[in-house]
Amino acid sequence: MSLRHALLALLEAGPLTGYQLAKQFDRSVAFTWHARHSQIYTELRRLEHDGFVESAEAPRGGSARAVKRPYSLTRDGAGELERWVTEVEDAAPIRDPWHVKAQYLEFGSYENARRQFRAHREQYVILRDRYERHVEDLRNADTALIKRRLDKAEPSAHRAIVTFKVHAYANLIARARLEISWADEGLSLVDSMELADGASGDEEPVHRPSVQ
Amino acid sequence: MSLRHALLALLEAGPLTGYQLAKQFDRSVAFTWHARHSQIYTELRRLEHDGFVESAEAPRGGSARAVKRPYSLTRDGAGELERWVTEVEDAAPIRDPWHVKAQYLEFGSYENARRQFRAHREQYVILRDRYERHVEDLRNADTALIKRRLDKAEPSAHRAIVTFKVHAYANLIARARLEISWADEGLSLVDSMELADGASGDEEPVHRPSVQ
DNA sequence: AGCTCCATGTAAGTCGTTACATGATTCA
DNA sequence: TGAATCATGTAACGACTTACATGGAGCT
Repeated sequence: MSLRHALLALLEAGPLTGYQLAKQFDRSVAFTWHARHSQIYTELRRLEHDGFVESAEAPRGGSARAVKRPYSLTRDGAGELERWVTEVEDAAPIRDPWHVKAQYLEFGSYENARRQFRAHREQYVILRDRYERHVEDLRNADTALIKRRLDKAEPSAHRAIVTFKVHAYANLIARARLEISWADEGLSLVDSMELADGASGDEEPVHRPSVQ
Repeated sequence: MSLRHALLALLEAGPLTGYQLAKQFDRSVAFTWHARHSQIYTELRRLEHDGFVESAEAPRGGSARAVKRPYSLTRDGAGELERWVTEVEDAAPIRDPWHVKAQYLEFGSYENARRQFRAHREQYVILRDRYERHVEDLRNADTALIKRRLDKAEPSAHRAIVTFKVHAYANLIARARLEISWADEGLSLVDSMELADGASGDEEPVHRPSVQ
């Protein structure tokens, strides 16, 4: 149920159409919660049905034929947001395809294990850089979203609004760094195992999966 | 699609019934991939339909009425396992309810933020301890599963089998520690913000979510 | 006789993905 | 005139959850 609340949180900064919301989403919440545009549109309709947001039909462009639909938060939606933030969540069920595979790399060659660790490393280098850029923007209050939020909020709340977000991203950055150095350790681990085994560079599985 | 491959990997160590599989699962793969028993049963049927495992009906207990169904890996299943381990996965879509909330803690009171960080901390203390116990068992080859796997594999592969698993869990432990110290940082962050704001101990939201 | 564990599922529903479908506006 | 972007969705399917359903075996 995080999608709904993420959307409510975005709308708390002011009305947005589904499309704008989806784009804002990709630039902020998507770092912690991935969602497709199609899902955002359907969730918005559900939120409207539940009374947490309301929408209007607005003209788009000069001619009157094209239409867009700005959504805004209702009083109930604001209440739901407040309730949600007070609620303590259960630990999220862990579901990590890469770590499942990492447990069973012996079914492939050492060279394959290296490929896997390198790919993992590259993915997290990209994420780390993206997070770092974003946290920089947050610190400088330099995104459309954070500007809208600060504009709307009492100045006394500005520090908290920025600080909580920066702290959340600090965690993501630290996590990305962890994955990178862990992948590096994996790489040297593979090297040392291969050396100890006397094998070298071939593509034979370390332990070929077999029946029975 | 990690569930299927996790099940295949478990069966590579030898035949197991759905129930045994579910229990082994909870004690190993579940640390990286959560699944309910009901889902495991249905996935096993699907794997059988796809030809990756096969099952037999075996009597259970003395009387012949009760039945259990041991599954075993087929040649195709072993091949699929080998293919899977060679395949490089895309980065998993991020979906983390807690970090979504952590970005918006200003909608609650400072005291609430503390509650949230404390709950987060406690969850990861439990996980850390669980991982640490498990990695100890792995290192000592002291779980039913790892014993079966080592029994079956060539001695030359033993080191790799254990090392890859231990390394995977080392990552989970490091991650849990990260979350714990991050929660601690969060707690002192809240204290210092509250102090700077002159507020103290009440349950007023730092920035009450509002409409428009 | 009653409890715990072994054992195997089904059914309904939610959440999310993938692919499709359509068309207007804006700018070069 | 054509490409990029704005804009809003639907349909089918797959993965996962929750709740239900049943009953034997083994032990005290």
